[in-house]
Amino acid sequence: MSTSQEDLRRIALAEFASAGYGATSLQRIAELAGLSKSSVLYHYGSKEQLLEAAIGPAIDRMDEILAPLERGGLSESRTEFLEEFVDFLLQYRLEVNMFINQGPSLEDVPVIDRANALILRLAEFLTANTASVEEKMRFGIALGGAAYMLCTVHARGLDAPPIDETRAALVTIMSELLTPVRIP
Amino acid sequence: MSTSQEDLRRIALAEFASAGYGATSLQRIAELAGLSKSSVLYHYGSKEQLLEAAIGPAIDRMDEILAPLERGGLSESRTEFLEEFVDFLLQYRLEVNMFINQGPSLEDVPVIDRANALILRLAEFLTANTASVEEKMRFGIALGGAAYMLCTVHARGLDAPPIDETRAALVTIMSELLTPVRIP
DNA sequence: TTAGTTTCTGACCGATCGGTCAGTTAGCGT
DNA sequence: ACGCTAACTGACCGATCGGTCAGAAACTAA
Repeated sequence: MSTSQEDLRRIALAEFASAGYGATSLQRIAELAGLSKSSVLYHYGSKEQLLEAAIGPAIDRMDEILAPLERGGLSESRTEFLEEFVDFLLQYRLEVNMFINQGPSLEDVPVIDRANALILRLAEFLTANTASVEEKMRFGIALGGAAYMLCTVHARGLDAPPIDETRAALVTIMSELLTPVRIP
Repeated sequence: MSTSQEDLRRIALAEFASAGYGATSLQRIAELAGLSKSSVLYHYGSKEQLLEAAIGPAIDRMDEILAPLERGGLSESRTEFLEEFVDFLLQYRLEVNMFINQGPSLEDVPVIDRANALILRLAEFLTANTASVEEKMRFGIALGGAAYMLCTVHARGLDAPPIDETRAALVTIMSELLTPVRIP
């Protein structure tokens, strides 16, 4: 269990997240790790397998956060969820951004399919679990992130609701957000 | 004023926004336009100049939306701003996403500097103009988008507040969002 | 020391990248 | 018909991409 494996994973994750998968070369990862490109491939076999090793744990983590909430709705632990959500975005430095900005060559990579499916689940979940105006307000910040992701999903051309419907939904939500709270 | 120039701009914008700048080849743009790679370069000179032509108008548009609000604060036209904001995100298909996911080769391109500066301005403006809890709620969705962008800016390693401060600010905002409104 | 295994590397491969250039095609005024 | 110009193309360039492979270097066990 040399440190090289773990260092490589960490370095690759940071680079993929910041510059994107297609824009990050194995040569650059190797230089940052103080190794040769051949050594990187020796440890992980291919660039795709390195990607799998780099972002797989992040997807697992988001699954852990999201799965129990989808089963039980949001009746409990709203605070914990949102804190965990933001922590996830910051801790993993939003490498979801990388999942989207993928090159044409990444269309059949399983881990990318998992990531895209997760983003859709997350956006739909956040949108579906804001019934009342008060809920919408409380989840405004999460909704904003979800809206951002939805837009990105649309830009990527993934399977998602028509853009007109998304726009209408966002405008409706925003209209309610802009209406001052009326306490009966 | 042949249609080729405008078609190329539109196609390039869509491809850059969906697949990212580094992952989009001139060959692919040429194929989508029904031209040869040489013709694309004949019209725009280089890939960078094509990028400039593709996203320049989008940056100008966001400047038009943001500039008057920065001068006059948010005392008026909150509704219009948020509607325009969402419209912008959807209309231009969030190609800001592309500004971030740039390769190392794009660090000195002026239009990219403009785009990055715009994202920072937008995030700071949205964060600064939510003083009260009610304001925070109303702008929750916009804040969410801003938070997402801030995270991405951090991931890109651009000049931004330390990530710990950003995290603390987000948690504070969320704590207030999660506190039910008390009407005195 | 010696043998065996793991780790690492440089040289090389085919493919593709952005970009250049000579030359062909097409459109238009005369 | 002609010539001029703008639009377009295929061939080619050096560089870099992900990936392969034979072999050197380093470490361990005896």
